[in-house]
Amino acid sequence: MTKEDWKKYSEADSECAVRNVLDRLGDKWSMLVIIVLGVEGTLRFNKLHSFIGDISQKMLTVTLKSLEADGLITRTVFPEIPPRVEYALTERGASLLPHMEALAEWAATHMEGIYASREKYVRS
Amino acid sequence: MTKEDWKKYSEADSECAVRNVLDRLGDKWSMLVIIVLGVEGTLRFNKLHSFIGDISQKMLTVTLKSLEADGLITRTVFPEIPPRVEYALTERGASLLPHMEALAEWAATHMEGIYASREKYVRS
DNA sequence: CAGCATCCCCGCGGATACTG
DNA sequence: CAGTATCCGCGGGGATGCTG
Repeated sequence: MTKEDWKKYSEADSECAVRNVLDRLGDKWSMLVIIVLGVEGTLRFNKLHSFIGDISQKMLTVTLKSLEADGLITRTVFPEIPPRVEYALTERGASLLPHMEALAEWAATHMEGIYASREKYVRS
Repeated sequence: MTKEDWKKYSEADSECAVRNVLDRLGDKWSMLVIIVLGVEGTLRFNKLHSFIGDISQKMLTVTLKSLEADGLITRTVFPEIPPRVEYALTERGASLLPHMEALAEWAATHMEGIYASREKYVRS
């Protein structure tokens, strides 16, 4: 990233790549769903729900719809009774995984120091 | 990331690295501030404000305080009149830059496809 | 110049109940 | 099983005004 590109990252239009990715993945659950699907592979709704645990049914539905709309996951309905719906990463979704892992590793590496900083900050 | 590590990424405790990083950087402005400081180098308050443009003064202050508390940026006050305050990335903050750039590049690469997917999705 | 204080709105997301 | 529909509280964040 060069200085000449800064407009791409700080202007408030739809061309700002960072804002776009943040608006899409910065919500409470999107990245987590992508990671779980990436690690576990194809999962059906309730399985996904139990893996994440503390997400509400509503938000899981909303998140999945949004990711599907963006072409990051696929939703496959099997016309059976009881119904079965399977979710899986698309190639585009899978291409995000390395970045998610990198961020997670960064967080794991620096979490301790960040906590220490914050405590010192609070006390001062 | 192995399957054995999934708990790190989907459990709702403070050990979840992904949730931690998202809670800290997933807000509306943190990543943008880090990127601008990374690209432009040390900046004072109003300069930062004008670079980002559409951030409110309040949110810039709040964001800077949070990043400072986490040890991602430094805040240097020069005891002059009128006052001068300079912000710069710490080493820890700078270590985030490559990941931010990677995400931005991912977004730039896939934005067009994502928009196309979403339009098709809306129409169906 | 670099903020802090206050007011206030709106939309994210949880809880609950219902359906094909 | 895999959702929809509805209600509602909370807090993120904008606008405005004031200060050392």
